[in-house]
Amino acid sequence: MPTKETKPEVRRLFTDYLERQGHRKTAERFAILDEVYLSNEHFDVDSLYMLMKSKGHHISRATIYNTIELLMDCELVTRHQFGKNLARFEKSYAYKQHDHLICEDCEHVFEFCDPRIQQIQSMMGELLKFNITHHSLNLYGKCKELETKGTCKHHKK
Amino acid sequence: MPTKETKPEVRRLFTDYLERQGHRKTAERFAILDEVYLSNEHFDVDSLYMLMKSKGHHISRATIYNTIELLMDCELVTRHQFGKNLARFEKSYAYKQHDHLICEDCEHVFEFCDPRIQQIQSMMGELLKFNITHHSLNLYGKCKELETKGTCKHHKK
DNA sequence: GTTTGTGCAAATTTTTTGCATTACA
DNA sequence: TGTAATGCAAAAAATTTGCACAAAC
Repeated sequence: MPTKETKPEVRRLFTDYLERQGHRKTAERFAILDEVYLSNEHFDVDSLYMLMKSKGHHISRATIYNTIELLMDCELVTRHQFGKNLARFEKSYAYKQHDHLICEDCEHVFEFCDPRIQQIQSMMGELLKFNITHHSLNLYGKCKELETKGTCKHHKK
Repeated sequence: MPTKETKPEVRRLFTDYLERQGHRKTAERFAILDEVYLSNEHFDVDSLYMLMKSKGHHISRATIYNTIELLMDCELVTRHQFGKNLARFEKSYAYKQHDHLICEDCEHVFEFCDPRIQQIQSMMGELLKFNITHHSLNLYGKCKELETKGTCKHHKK
């Protein structure tokens, strides 16, 4: 789990990336980086926009989209699609590779890790002559607790 | 590989489903089913709409969305998200479970199958106490041929 | 004859773009 | 000061919805 200590490191990575690419180090970009690294949840652009707005920031959605693009490019943020037509993101620094299990009832997202997925990835790269850069594995289902009791600790309907 | 012989079987499955659910057996629904099972490619709603329009059908996008919903419900069609915010679909009858490898350059989608993914699915279901109904595994990368030669047989730019 | 399903167009939702203004370098 | 980045609002892209009409049952 990344802790608050990682933050100067993350800011440094972003700063270096921006300098390397000849991009400007704007206050907005760092405000967004900070906000993204403050929480451990997956988020979508609109929630982040709303959250930052509620905290008194005056940053447009366009800037958030732009900045997330940069953050993905320097691998500080990862993009996911959990079935809906809404892109979800998460900070990715110091997170070891993991995949997701999505509850189809309460939409809660659990994380897990299995080394076999890396093996499949390398084997398929070999077999199909591909340089595989990344993957996305989502498992979908229902929490057994939810199915039997009709509710679970993550359910909030 | 499903062949043309599967079609009456598929129509039967859809008919039965519609009757079971008390839905009407409209000409539009069967026209869409036929079109979906005519091709082996992944498709999105708009392409299917355009294709059917070009073939002289007079079927609205709303009806296609509606019908695909039904086809997914009776498991004759599967939905995918290959990274973009555009839902892609494919017929799923008589297709054994497979996953996808997406070329980030030409966007060509390859299919593969690895039994380990089923093992991961069951193990994680046990571990996290979930009834996992399905999964989605996408590998992303670049065809080695494309990287070295700058082009490949699937590349069409 | 009911009532569900359809086409159409308008509304929503999510993301992108154009442009005048701001502010980094 | 020159130019990239921002905010805003409009546009685009994908999907959903409301409603009058058509056609299953």
